[in-house]
Amino acid sequence: MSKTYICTAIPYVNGNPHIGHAVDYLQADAYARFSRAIGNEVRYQVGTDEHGNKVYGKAQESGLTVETYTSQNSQKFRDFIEKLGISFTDFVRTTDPDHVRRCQEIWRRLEDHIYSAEYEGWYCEGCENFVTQKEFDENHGICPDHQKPYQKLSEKNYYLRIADFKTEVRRRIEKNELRILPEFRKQEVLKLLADAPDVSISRPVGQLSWGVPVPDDNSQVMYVWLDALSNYITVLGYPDEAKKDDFSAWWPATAQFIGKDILRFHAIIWPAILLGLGLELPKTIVAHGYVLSDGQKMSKSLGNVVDPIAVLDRYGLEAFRYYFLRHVDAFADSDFSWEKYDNAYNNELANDLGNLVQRLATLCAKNQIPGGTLLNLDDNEYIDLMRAFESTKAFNYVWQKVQDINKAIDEAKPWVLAKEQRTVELAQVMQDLVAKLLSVAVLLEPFLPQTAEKIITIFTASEILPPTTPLFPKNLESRQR
RNA sequence: CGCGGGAUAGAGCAGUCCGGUAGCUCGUUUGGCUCAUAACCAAAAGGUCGUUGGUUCAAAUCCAACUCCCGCAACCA
Repeated sequence: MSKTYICTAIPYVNGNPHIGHAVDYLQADAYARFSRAIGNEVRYQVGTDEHGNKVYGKAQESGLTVETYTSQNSQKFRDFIEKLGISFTDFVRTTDPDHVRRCQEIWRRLEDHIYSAEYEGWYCEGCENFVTQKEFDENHGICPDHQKPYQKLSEKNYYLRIADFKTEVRRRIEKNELRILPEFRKQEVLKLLADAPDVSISRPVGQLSWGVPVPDDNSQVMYVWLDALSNYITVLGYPDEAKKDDFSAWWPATAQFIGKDILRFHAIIWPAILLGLGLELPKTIVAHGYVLSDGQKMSKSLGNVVDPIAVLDRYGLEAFRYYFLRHVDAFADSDFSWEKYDNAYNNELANDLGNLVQRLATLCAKNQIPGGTLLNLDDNEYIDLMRAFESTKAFNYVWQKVQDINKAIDEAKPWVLAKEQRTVELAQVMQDLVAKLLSVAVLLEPFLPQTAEKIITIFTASEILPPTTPLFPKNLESRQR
């Protein structure tokens, strides 16, 4: 049995779970479930990123200790992940003492590629933060929040020498040893890589106190990258000697699922860190697009942010998974609107699939057709699509099969056979239809695990009976948005 | 000239690499069926494939120029 390790980006805990996080988890989950179905042993990491000034500030605002605040927020994400039916195996928190300790050891091992230098930039005393040149220009040199001019300030930072790894990272990406999907993003990364600067990986404690202390320099704290990115390996126990065998059994990751906004960090800084440690690079990085709200990017200022919990509450988990795995493309930006969501639920889930289960089960019950047997996943076209991380296409392929069964029922006209008492023929036809639906249920499992389970239960029973309540009930107009 | 993506039926998209009757889903219209959640099945209507020019027997597809949208540019998922 081969081992599959799947990673998702760890969200920053200064806010609530967002639709975008759900896309990470669902895509990774579909892949994880698929991997298990074809006989692999799977480890699937999720977690939370908890250091940094923003979190620290939020904690103070809410009058909580930073430990309490991060614990509460981390738990929110954990609840969310569980609500989505995600089959993760490991949950990592960057404030976890094991992570912190391992992270410091990683820093030590990278020391040959780390140097200290002065960072000079525009600083606002009110914000206690540097701003980019662009921001400085846009605000004409004055902080809009504090009405104070920015000051030129310099501070000591440690830097990771990206230059040491550029050639090798480029080679790995070009040769698809580190595969970046979708293909057009690979081109983007290669362009960015050409003039990627060294990256700052620390801040003075005065600037940033809530973070992992830099080893052997108590005036500095690690900045987000080294801390957060390391989670993918610290969760496996790296670099503890005691965990060595376990780590090498799982690493490198088969796939890392992230949003397009953080691709540059995962495709440049992260590989550089790994090369610096003498480790393998992940096999594939899958960068999905954004979920738009009515065609526009979700933003607080536009007020069009869609709360995933509200979506989840409307029709339940399976409908949520259905929409975000089939109508949100695996790679491109996709749109969400309540109208589309309602359409997908009513016309596709309820009419195509829900109704199919209902009509076929009723036909079986009326004609005393016994349940069928469940076979293993062996559809090569489907397997190829899933292996290529084309989950949307794979799901479409499954749906085509759902529609084909509806068609097959119409063509076979079992109700005519029953009326004419052609019982042998009828039993033959019905058993064939049941077998087809069961094979679809197997293909459906990575996307809609609960629904697949229900279908399997109904159609493998010794006596097939229609579900007492439809799988996807309609007439829900009384429900609130 | 910062980098990249896109423009195809009312909507959302595939097809473009390897030119050859323009396809899918939803919506609309009509017909069929009655096992089923007023569900299912079939058929039809609907497109100058962003613009202009070029190559070719033939261009959504190749080439050139242009227009318009949208992302990204060291902590916004």
